[in-house]
Formats: sequence, C-alpha cells, structure tokens
Amino acid sequence: MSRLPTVTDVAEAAGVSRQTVSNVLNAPDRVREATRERVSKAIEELGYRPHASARRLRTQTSSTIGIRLDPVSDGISGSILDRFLHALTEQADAVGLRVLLYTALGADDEIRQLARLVDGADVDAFVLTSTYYGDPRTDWLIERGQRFVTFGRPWGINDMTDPAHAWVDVDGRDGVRQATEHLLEAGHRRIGYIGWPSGSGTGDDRHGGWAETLRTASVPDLDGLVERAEDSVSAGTAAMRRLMSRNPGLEAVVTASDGLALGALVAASGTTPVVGFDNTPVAASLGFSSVDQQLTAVASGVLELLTDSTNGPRHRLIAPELVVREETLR
Amino acid sequence: MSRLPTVTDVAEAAGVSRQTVSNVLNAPDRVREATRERVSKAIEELGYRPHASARRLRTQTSSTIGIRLDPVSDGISGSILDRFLHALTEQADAVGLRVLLYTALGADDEIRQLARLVDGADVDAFVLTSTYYGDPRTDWLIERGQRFVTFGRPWGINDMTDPAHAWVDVDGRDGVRQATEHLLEAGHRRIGYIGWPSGSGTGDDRHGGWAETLRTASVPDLDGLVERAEDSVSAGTAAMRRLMSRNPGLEAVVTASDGLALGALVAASGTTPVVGFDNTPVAASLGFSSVDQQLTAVASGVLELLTDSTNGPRHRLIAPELVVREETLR
DNA sequence: TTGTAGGCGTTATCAT
DNA sequence: ATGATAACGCCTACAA
Repeated sequence: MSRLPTVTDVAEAAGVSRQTVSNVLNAPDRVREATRERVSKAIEELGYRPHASARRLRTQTSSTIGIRLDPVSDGISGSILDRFLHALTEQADAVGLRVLLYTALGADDEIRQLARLVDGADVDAFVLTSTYYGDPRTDWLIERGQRFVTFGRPWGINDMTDPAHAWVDVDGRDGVRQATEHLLEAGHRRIGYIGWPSGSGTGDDRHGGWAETLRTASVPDLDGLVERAEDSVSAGTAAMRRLMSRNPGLEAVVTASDGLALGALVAASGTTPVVGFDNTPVAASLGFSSVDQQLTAVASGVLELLTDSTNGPRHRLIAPELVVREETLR
Repeated sequence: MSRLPTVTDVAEAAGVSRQTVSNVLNAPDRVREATRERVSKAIEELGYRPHASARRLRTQTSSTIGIRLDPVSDGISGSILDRFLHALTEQADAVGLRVLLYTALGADDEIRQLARLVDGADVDAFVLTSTYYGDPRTDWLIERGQRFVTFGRPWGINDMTDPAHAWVDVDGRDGVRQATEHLLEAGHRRIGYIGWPSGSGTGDDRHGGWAETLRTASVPDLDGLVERAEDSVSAGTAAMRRLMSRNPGLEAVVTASDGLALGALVAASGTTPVVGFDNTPVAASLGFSSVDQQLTAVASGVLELLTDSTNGPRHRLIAPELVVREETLR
C-alpha cells in the first residue's frame, strides 16, 4: 500500500503546475484543451483521486450528511427507515454526498452527538426522523443555523411552512384514502379501520383518510368500525377480533401499518380483505395489499431540500401509492 | 454560525502554545498537571473540538469504516443486516470510529466504490457482508493491503483461518442444533426441516445442525423430513404443505429463516410448533421461537478484529441463542 | 492560460 | 515541560 498520488505528482507527470491540475478538476473551462487532456491522462495513469480530508479542510465543507440510525425497532415496519436510508445513500452518492451514521440514546444524548459532529466539522447537514413540535433537536439545529431536513412533518407547529424547518413527509391521509376507495370499488361498504391510539399526528392523519372517504360514501355508524391498538401483530389480532365481534357484517379492513394488518389477517384467517400500510416485505411475501410510502421519492425530496439554496418551498408532501395484491393467507 | 474555535484560540486563551494544547489532547503525560488543567478549562470554555478533517489530513487516518448498505432485501429477514449495522454503529462510536455508508450495484461496481473510498482516504477499513470464496472484492482488498473484516465465513476456501481474511460469523449449525434439541426435549420426534436449496455454505451448515441432532437421537428416515425452498413466506407455506402431506405424523418443524417459519405456520394454522431463525421482529410479534444471531456480539467481534493488530486469531465464530416462545398463531 | 504564494487546523520532530 | 517549525494535500486569490 504505497503512498497515494497527490496533485504534485500529477503536475510533475504532466509537466504543469499543481494549480493547473486543480483547475482541470474544478474549473475545466480555464484550461486549454491540449493541457487538459495531458493532465487528464496523467491523472488516469497515476490513478490520482483528490484526498477528501484535505479538500474538506481547505473548503470547510464535509459533503457529508449525518443520520441517526434508530435503535432496533420492534415493530414489523421497522424496515421503513432502513429502506429510506438505503434510498438516501444511493441518491446521495449521485450528488456527491456521503452518509455518516450515528446513534443516540434519547434526545439529550442526540444533541450531544449532533454537537460532536458539527464541532468536528464531520458533517454539514442532518436528516432527522420522527420529529415533533418543540423537538429540542430541531430547536438546537435552528438556533445554530445548521442545515437539516426532517423526514416527517413537525406536527403541532402553527406554521408548517416555516422555512426554518425543512421537511419531507408522506401523505398518509391520501394513502389510506386510496386504500379505502379501493375496497369501496371492490364492492365493500362495511370497511373497518384499525389504527393507533389517537394523539399522534401521523396516526390521526391516516385515520382521517379513512373516515373522510367513508363519510363521503355515506357509510353509517363509523364509530363502531374503528379500533385502536399499539403497533404490533398481536395487538392487531386482538383489535380485529373485537372489530369482528362488534360488526358481524364486517367486509374489509384498512390498517395503519403492516404489523396491524398481519395481526388482522391472522384473526380473520384470511377470509376478510385487509389492507396494510408501508408495503413491507411481509406484505409482499404474504401477498396482501399495502400502501407504499415511496421512499425513493422521499429521499430525493430530502436531498433536494438539502442542496437547494433557492427560495422555493422548504417542504415536500409525497403522494404514496397503493400496491394491490390478492390475499393468500387462507 | 460563527467560526469554530481552533487550537490557536485555545492556546491563546490558556497562554500556551498550540503544541501544548495538542499534547493535552493526545499525550497528557507530557504536560504538567497545572498547565493541563488550565488548557482543559480553556477547551471547555471555548467549546473547542478538534477539526476532524484536519486531524485526518495530518495523521493520514480517517477513523472511519465503510460498509455497504445492500439494496432493499425482499425477504422478511432483511432486517438482520440493519440490526447488525445498528449494533456496529453504536459500538464503533465507543472506540472512536465512524461508520460511512455506500451502495453499489454488483461486485464490479462495488470495487469501484471501494477504490473511491480508499483513494479519497475517506475510509481506512471495510466491513463486508455475504462474501464467498473467490469473491473479487476480498481479493481486491487483500491485494492492496486494505484492512477489512467480513460478516460471514469465506465458504469454500481451503484454509478458513487464513489471517489475510478476517471474518466473524454466527454458528448456524449450532443454532439449528439448539432449536432441534429444544423440540426433542419437548417430546417431539418427527421433526421436519425446511431449508434453502443446497449449495450455499450457510444453508448447508444449518441443515447439518438439524440432521446431526436427529441422527444422534436415532430418528429414522431423515430424508423424508426435509424440504427445500427459496427464502420467502409463500415458498415456506408450499414447503410445509408438501412436508405435511408426506409426513402425516409430523410433530414439529425447524426452519432456516423466520420467513420460512412464518410460511410454515400459516400452512399449519399454528397447530404445529415451528422454530425460525434470525429472531426477527416478526417472530417476536407472532410469538414463535427463533434462533437469535447475537448481532451485538458479531459487531463487537468485527470491531475487535478491525482494531486489534495483535497476532491473535483473525476470526470469531459466535454462538447464537435460541429464544423460546409459545406460538400464538392459532 | 498558467504559475506563485499562502493558509485551512492539526500533529511530529526537534530544539530549548 | 514547553515551544518553534514544518508538513499533511488541497484550493483560492493574485500575479505573470
């Protein structure tokens, strides 16, 4: 493992000054065609590549975005963030950004981590997930003028379009609406909903999509068609049992997550159509319909907001997409 | 966002030279108690933190490990790598290492990415997953004397203890043995096995654990108790149906993955005990037993091998652990 | 169009 | 025990 070639090596090989080499890389217009080719050839031959740290030191930018890898999520939908992370990494590379991971235990510790990364000039932008109104992390970042984008709306804030808080989110309400309409079109009317306990912005949003759609379709007695449960398979099973015993005429169910959906399917032995949310591998393997969050679009939205310094809107609401499948659990 | 404080600032504030500040940080022994305290106080007050890129440029080490984030895995067990990644990130921080992600499409592209990271001095060690004998990536790394550790044995190689190829792996054979013995102890004899098509090192290893255990227990006709399937829920269901129709007296099943286990459970409607592998969130939610890979131990093994330059063994075989649960899918 | 000079923040070497 | 000096590899003025 010999020494890596530097600009000086390339300059010598090409018979030019270091500066010209730098120009070829960073301002090709400023250098004559012939020289450029000669330098490029030398770069090629020596396998030269700019030293990232040196460049960062000089330019005072790290071209690196930090993202927290959450502790192992217990839910079946835990892979959403991982899938998002993958999409982000893939697309970040295309715009010359690296993705650096960090972990933290709780908000206080996370702020300590943010500070470390900022002070060490390791990172020059952050992507935060699951933020909330008054989140100390976003406050901390805004206070210090740090660049960041959150995946998730700042629920509870008055002005969601506040340009200081850039965000990208998935339109859960619309996703659930699509799911519910799909079931309506299939001829069902008594369509139940299994969601999370009310109080979470995301959860209430999704529930709203279902309620709105059925109300528009004039389905009566909506209250009796709703069940709330923690986001787990077993809670989904229990909720589905309650729902079925209360509604003998139950024809189909929309859920707030694939975990709940799986639980519901188990309870119904696959005899009742169930639509999930997140389009996890489990939904794909078992073959039930689910709302896909379009994480690729989310990732590109995040990167756009991170790199755009123009004065456009500082947020993006991504439309999810229902993936229709035939249930096979029977 | 004002300028970050530098050693010079600290030096001035403490009335010493830059070098002394550096010594306080990197060689505290070389500096007198009183001076050290004075400097430390200045560091504290100014909130000074070494500039990572500058340090890297100077020391020629990045203290960063690169790991590839695989494309979205379709299997239910996809979260294994993510859980490993989390454990790795968490523990890396404790030993002063950062984790940088990259993606790649296929082996050739991955080598290109490795080269970029190496040449840019972005990374000074790699963690590779799912390697195989003659893997061009490991060959490339070995050729260049690059530090790396793989998660997974180099199946097929003659000398697995070759110190040039450091690896950490989970003892799948032992895990399946534990699962099978657990079922034997529960009083079952006709214990089936649903695994992957033979030919993969990992798959054959796991199958061996089952076969060995039942052979020791003198269970006859093992061949009829085996089914092979792709790693998916639906393939698991199909395999389980074949297994049941061929073995009316089937009492329990061990599988090579939680995905197959879920499929088997669906086919058996939860009437037959099924043990999975990977201890995914799905196993936890549905409540079936599964072999846990002990990814925390894997991660610390990887970091040990990455940081240890002593001449100890360059590999670690981690013992997995069966997590026993009552099946609830009924 | 090309070259020269200087500095980004750090640490290693050598001297005091 | 502490300090001066130089260098890591790069880029951005500015000068030629």
